[in-house]
Amino acid sequence: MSTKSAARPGGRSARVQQAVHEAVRGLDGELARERLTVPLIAERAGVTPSTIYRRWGCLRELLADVAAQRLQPEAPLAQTGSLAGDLFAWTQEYMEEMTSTPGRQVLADVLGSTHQERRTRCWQWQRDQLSLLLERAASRGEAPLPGVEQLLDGVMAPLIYRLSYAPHTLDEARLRHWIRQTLDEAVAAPSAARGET
Amino acid sequence: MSTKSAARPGGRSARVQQAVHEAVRGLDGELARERLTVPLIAERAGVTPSTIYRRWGCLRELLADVAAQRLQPEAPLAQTGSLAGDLFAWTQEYMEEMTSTPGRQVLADVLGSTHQERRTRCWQWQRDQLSLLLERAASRGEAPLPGVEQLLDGVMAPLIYRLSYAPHTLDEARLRHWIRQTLDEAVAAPSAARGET
DNA sequence: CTGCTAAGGCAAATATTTTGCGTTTGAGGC
DNA sequence: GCCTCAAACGCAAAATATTTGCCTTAGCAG
Repeated sequence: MSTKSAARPGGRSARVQQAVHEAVRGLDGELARERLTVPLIAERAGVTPSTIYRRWGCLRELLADVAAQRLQPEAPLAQTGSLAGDLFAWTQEYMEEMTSTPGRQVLADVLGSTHQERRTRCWQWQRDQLSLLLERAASRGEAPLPGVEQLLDGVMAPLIYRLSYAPHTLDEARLRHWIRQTLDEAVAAPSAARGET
Repeated sequence: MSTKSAARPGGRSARVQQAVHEAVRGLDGELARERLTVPLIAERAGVTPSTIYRRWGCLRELLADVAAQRLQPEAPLAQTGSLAGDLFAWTQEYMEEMTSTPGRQVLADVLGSTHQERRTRCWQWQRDQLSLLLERAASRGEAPLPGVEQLLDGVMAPLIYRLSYAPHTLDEARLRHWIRQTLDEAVAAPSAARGET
């Protein structure tokens, strides 16, 4: 579709997309955000502005597209030997990255997109990561385990909520608190009780 | 400062601000979001575009300014007789309002602002509302009560998180679940145990 | 190799944002 | 009430950004 990653993999489309994304990432680091313009990006990427406008619509959507890719997990997830440890390692890194000024910008860019679909995709990635951690824990024989939804609501939600609205209130202690609390709940009320995925 | 509500209350500044805000609210309902432009708003408000640019900087910030006011609580909060009931009444109305397309737009507009300060202010309002509900519960003699932070993390966070990323997963049952769970936690671990405000 | 279509280039036409400068407004001193 | 002063606005020109029509190119399919 419109802003899909690659209409024809390996073709010109893909090359243009990559050049533009790279130009954005490059320029974003070099100059203040308000100086970032489509014509500027186009020049750096070696394309004409109209190409960008036709594919992405506007600067906002282009930035959201680039930012969304940055939210995509690439690191293979640490294996600490326990669900609590894995969770902490992952969310802590996430927090670290997103409390930085550029990190918050990434979050804001994604939220700034008009397309709900894009945000939902990011959410899905987070969900998948958590599922993976749960699977690993299950295969290690850990029990009882919380459901994915419990982890989303109990750990990710407070984290993202505070990142967006009150980043200065975040610290590792809170993170640990949310994780411990969510895991404790799972002990008190086995996850099978609610029909989670 | 720059986008402050009223530099000179009652003066021309205030009149212009009101006219512009009204123009935004009016036009926002009449045409598609992508057709909303500064010159259009200026015309409707009876001012010149440059006035808007000088005061708000850009469309994005103007929209954020208007949206932030909509997030400000105006309804005096229902009094149902119990903390659980008050919480549900308030959050349910909030959810109802924000799951609508225009409501989500309001949230997105606020998140789209460059000024962290604006978002923090919105968060502070939510915090104040919750504090008020807690005070009332306390004066009714309800105990044990959760802390404000518990309510923020346990109820508001999942609500806002899902509103932003996965609004289709929201429903009243979840809301009730979060509220019940958070209140139950307060029973299990008295709030005084953690040094919350 | 040939035809076909999606995507890109180019440049003209529009629309927007920015800026300099003169004018108005309203607060405060007298 | 009158005067002074600075902030905020209006206006219009200049600078930028965005949109659009038309033509060219690239790459897939037969």
